[in-house]
Amino acid sequence: MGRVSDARQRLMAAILRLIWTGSYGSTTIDLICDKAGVQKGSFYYFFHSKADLAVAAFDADWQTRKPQFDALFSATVAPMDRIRQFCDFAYRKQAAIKKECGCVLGCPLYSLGSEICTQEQQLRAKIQEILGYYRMYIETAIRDAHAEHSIHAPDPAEGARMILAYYEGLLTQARIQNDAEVLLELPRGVFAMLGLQPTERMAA
Amino acid sequence: MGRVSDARQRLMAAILRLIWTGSYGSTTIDLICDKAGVQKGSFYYFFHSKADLAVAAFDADWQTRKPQFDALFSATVAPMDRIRQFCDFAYRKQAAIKKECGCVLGCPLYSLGSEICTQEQQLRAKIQEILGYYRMYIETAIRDAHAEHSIHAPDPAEGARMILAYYEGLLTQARIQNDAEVLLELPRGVFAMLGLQPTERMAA
DNA sequence: TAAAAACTTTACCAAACAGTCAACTATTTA
DNA sequence: TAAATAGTTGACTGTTTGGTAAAGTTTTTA
Repeated sequence: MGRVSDARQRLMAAILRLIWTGSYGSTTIDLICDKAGVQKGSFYYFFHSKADLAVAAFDADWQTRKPQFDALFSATVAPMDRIRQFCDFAYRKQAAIKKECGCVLGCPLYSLGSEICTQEQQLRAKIQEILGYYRMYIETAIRDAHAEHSIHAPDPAEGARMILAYYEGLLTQARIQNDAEVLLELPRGVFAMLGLQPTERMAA
Repeated sequence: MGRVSDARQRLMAAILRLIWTGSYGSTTIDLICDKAGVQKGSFYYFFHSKADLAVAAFDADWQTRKPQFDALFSATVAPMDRIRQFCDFAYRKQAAIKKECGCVLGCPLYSLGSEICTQEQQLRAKIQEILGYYRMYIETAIRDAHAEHSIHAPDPAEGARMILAYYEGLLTQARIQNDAEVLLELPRGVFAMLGLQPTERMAA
């Protein structure tokens, strides 16, 4: 009952874009409202702070991206192919963004996490939560790859942490350099971390 | 001639600390002046903007840290030991900071670079310059290690890029998680990237 | 010792900012 | 159709912010 509105969604979409293309600090509430086409009064009707909106936005955004991850890391796909797809997906996504808006934007979770982690505890917790999901997909893929003897990885959890750190590090590098091509070496680095020699990488 | 002052240095030290412990966006000129014990008028006597100060500060900071890097990566040290020392140094430094101020702060170059790269071009260029130096040390160490057959690394430049991305990614992870222990796996990850099997790593 | 150079101080301005509020409007449902 | 519900509006407040300017202070050197 009562009036309905998608202002809440528009605000979440706006803050995500602004944080991704710029930073949390440069994203003011006035700017968010402007991009969302929402008055400030309405902003405070839905959220009580920028941090509050950001938490909601990242949560909702993950919900929409989760199916994509589930598909990429589907158990129906050979384990090492899941990882290959994941690397490939990262490259294609960043290259597409660069075409669209002229900038490689990297991973907002890492940029934002690094920016606010000493200041916004709730937001930091949400980011860690989502990064934790990322890690789980990788960990499962490694465990399956080990089980089918594609690789030797007795500690899938450690392997997943390593790969995630490298993946995010390289995305950040791509953002700082504004160059998506950096990501082309992602599969090589990942396979090296999994102890595969270059010649074995095709077969795995 | 005329009066002398170390206000310039105090301003540079202040902005470095504030960016490191917080973020660029949360570091206002008033706050910098406050921490440096300098009036705003003096700030604008020395610098014409926050970005200008940040560029000068990171440049000066690198000059003071360079000797440390030169020593860590000294040609008198066995190539693989240079890399080991570098990993060890990173862990000890972050652990010390955590003890000192309660927070793992990671690498300010990466945090800041990721935060401002779409907005402050001069600062971004300075950060890229310094990250380029980091890469050179690693690249040289890999080349030397390859030459003495400690490892097989026909493309030292690529190896260095990979290791730097992983290193920075893991530092960022440590910052976001506020946990220096994460960095203990740095040597294992680095050696895996260099194609060393666990058993070979001691000898190398 | 006078004057020039190097730096400091304080008060100030205008813009941007976060946050509030009461009145208003659209939609639902009883 | 009336009343309750859900959302909107825009003007308003006080504070923080970046930036300026003019007068003052300390040091050097000619």
